Amino acid sequence: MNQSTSISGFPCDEQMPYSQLLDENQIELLQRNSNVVSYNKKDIVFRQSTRTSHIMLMVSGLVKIFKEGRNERTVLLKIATPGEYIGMMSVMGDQIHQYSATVVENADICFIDINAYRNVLMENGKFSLQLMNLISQDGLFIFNRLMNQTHKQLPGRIADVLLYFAEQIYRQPHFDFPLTRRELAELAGTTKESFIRTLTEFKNDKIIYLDGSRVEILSMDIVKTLSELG
Amino acid sequence: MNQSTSISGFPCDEQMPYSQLLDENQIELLQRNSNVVSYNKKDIVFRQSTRTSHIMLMVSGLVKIFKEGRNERTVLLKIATPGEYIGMMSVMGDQIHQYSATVVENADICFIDINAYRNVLMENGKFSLQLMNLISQDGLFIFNRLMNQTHKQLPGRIADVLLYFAEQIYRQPHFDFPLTRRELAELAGTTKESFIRTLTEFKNDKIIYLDGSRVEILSMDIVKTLSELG
DNA sequence: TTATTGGGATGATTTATATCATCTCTCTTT
DNA sequence: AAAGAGAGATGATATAAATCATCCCAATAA
Repeated sequence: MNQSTSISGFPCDEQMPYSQLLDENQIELLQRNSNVVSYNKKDIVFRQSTRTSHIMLMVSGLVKIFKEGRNERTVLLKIATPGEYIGMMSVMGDQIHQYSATVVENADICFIDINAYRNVLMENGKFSLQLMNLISQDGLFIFNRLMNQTHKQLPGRIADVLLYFAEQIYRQPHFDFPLTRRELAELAGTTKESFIRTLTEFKNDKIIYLDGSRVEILSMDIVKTLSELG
Repeated sequence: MNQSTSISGFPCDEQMPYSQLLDENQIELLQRNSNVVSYNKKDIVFRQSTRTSHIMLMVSGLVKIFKEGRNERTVLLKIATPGEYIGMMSVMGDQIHQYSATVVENADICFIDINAYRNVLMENGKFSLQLMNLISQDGLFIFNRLMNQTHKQLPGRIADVLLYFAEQIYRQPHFDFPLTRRELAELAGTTKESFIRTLTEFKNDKIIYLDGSRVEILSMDIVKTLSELG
């Protein structure tokens, strides 16, 4: 499927959250049952409606998680960053991927056999509880993003996207959008045209500096206010 | 807070999912640390932004779970039925309730001390895995509902609400709405007026029979088609 | 080299749905 | 019994944002 992938035996517990709670045997079991796969930009990691058989953990790069709708509509749910599990809710839920994932920036992803991982969860209660916490947090996060998409109007939604990159992804007020305008619009729950228009307004109002994919948030206060007012 | 509550030592493992995976000691531990509280219609079970200290399990009745927005906007996420945990994602997530819950139909709710419950999770891997599955399923469910609210237009959203009651809550094509039109609108992600209008259209088109809160789905096929077409 | 395709950008137009305004009817409340 | 108060219903109007239509520009293909 992904001709550009390469496989190695590279261990991936460095990026695994709470791996310090695992004992030697558990780490070894996971290592024997996992492998890192390298993906190139635009590669598909998994498609919605396919079965899951592995836990996937981001080691490096960026991956976009999105839902494909019937009428060409796609909704971009989140950008996964290193140290994040992707598709965890589906693996733990009904074993069918509820969304798709493709690579935004060349990524290494650790694939862990679901049964090995399950065994570790079964015998390590602390680790298990922490994972539950992670799943819940992730659920609440996506849930909030969707709430915003549904119940804010455009300026608020665009502000949310700016804050998302500035605070969650890059952790600084200036960055380059790693996505096209169309994808950004999907992240904001709107159309390409409306996204561009609103962003241009922000630029004209000197709320942001904007040149191509380069963005600098000039007034974080205003962006936050816009986000809060909806 | 709820003057109408009454407390008893009633056990609640009958309604608890996967309680058959628990051993005697675990059941006893949970029983010693839980109690059933009875609520009347309109009682508040918990408010968004408050801290959680207990696992809550629906024993009987109906409870609505909703998010309160700044500008008076509230979004109704789901109706919880017996056998369901409520607020689980928040308890397992950041310990702060992310939404509010009030009683729709007189309800008994089992409160279980979070630490006792955690202990059971820690020592019972199978139970723990099943709970993870439940949390994930619940996440995916709310997630799908919100997706529908965001990315379908009115007829599809109203059809979703009809299907929700017919399939998930009452499991039959005729039922009485347990909510006001305003609340139903919040469940569909629209306004009271738009909800009423669309529902009236369904009635005129003989898709449903409608009289006050009484509903009968006359053409399940059409309702499903409307839901799917969005 | 010249076409072709896709992203970005803007203006004009349309449309779905929210908002506003009433009106009735049924409960409470006093 | 009178008077609110809230739910349901429906028409008129407003509006945010989608859609449609171009145009430019850069990258890729022929």
